[in-house]
Amino acid sequence: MRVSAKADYAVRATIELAASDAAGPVPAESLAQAQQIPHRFLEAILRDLRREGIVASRRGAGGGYVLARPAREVTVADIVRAVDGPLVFVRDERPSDLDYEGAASALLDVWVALRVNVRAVLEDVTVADLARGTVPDAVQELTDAEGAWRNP
Amino acid sequence: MRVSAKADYAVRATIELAASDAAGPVPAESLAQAQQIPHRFLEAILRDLRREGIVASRRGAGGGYVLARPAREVTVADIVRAVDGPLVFVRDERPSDLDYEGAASALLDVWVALRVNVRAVLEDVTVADLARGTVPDAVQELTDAEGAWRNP
DNA sequence: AATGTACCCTATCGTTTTAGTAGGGAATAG
DNA sequence: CTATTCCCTACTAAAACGATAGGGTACATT
Repeated sequence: MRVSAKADYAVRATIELAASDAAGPVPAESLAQAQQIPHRFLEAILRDLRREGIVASRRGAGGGYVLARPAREVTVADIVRAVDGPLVFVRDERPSDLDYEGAASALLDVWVALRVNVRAVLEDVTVADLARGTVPDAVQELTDAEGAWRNP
Repeated sequence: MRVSAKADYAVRATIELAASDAAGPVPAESLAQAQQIPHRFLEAILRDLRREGIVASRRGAGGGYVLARPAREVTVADIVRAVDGPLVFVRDERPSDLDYEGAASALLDVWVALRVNVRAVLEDVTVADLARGTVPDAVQELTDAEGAWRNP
């Protein structure tokens, strides 16, 4: 259950975009420096985000990237899906495409429930929240839970 | 956010073990056939489970594997951790080891909340539940939610 | 003691994914 | 016309993934 560097970078760059107070587009290079992301790698990521309609770009001098929709309408889930595909998959299949035999049949419910709970977090948090430095109350409550920050 | 084949196989084999009505140990070969898992690969997985104290083994004729603790004390999270390490990690680090700068600082809360919600499912379901063909009520409620089985 | 069963350990292997890098082309502002 | 900035394709090194192979070790039965 790993979150890839690509997904992490993509979210950070998008937050940076949303938080930017520049009137016009922000160049990839600025985003890269602000978030310590390799510049060329970030450009590849931004291209994915553009294909998915999350950012828009403008070329040439004074060009760069802007959000393609209001920050409050872009969720972390949207970004992760844009760069990494489905949020949760088991052996390269979506949970609901799986098919278990014999004693393991109830396992399907576990993976589906897992996906529900993953969505509950990632689809609830928007880039507007993060740019403001907050998360929705429901998510905040999760991080306040006993042991949330404990490691193993 | 992928669940590896290894983790999936490990859980299925453990369920099969718990559901087995054999008095003694069950050979890896039987588990492999029951769940359609490549035999040699499964042996490697069972070795991981043994190292983590989830199963115990006996060699020789009449040998095989048994659960090392009662099925109700083995969670899916235990099994996934035994074969794949930490449940959730971001760029090879545990969420609570991350450190974000600037505008992205609230992102840390997102990954921590994600982990809380992943744990809520995987630490709640035991092998005893699954062998019986059920999941705990709290997990069942998640799978009953609107859209839980819908794909994208 | 011999035999067959079954786990145990190390190594290897082909493919895919991950995390980047490189080169050069195309648009745009000034 | 020139500097800037995005755009597209290709490439690569290293790791992870999903296994497989060979040979060793323990145990029960005969």
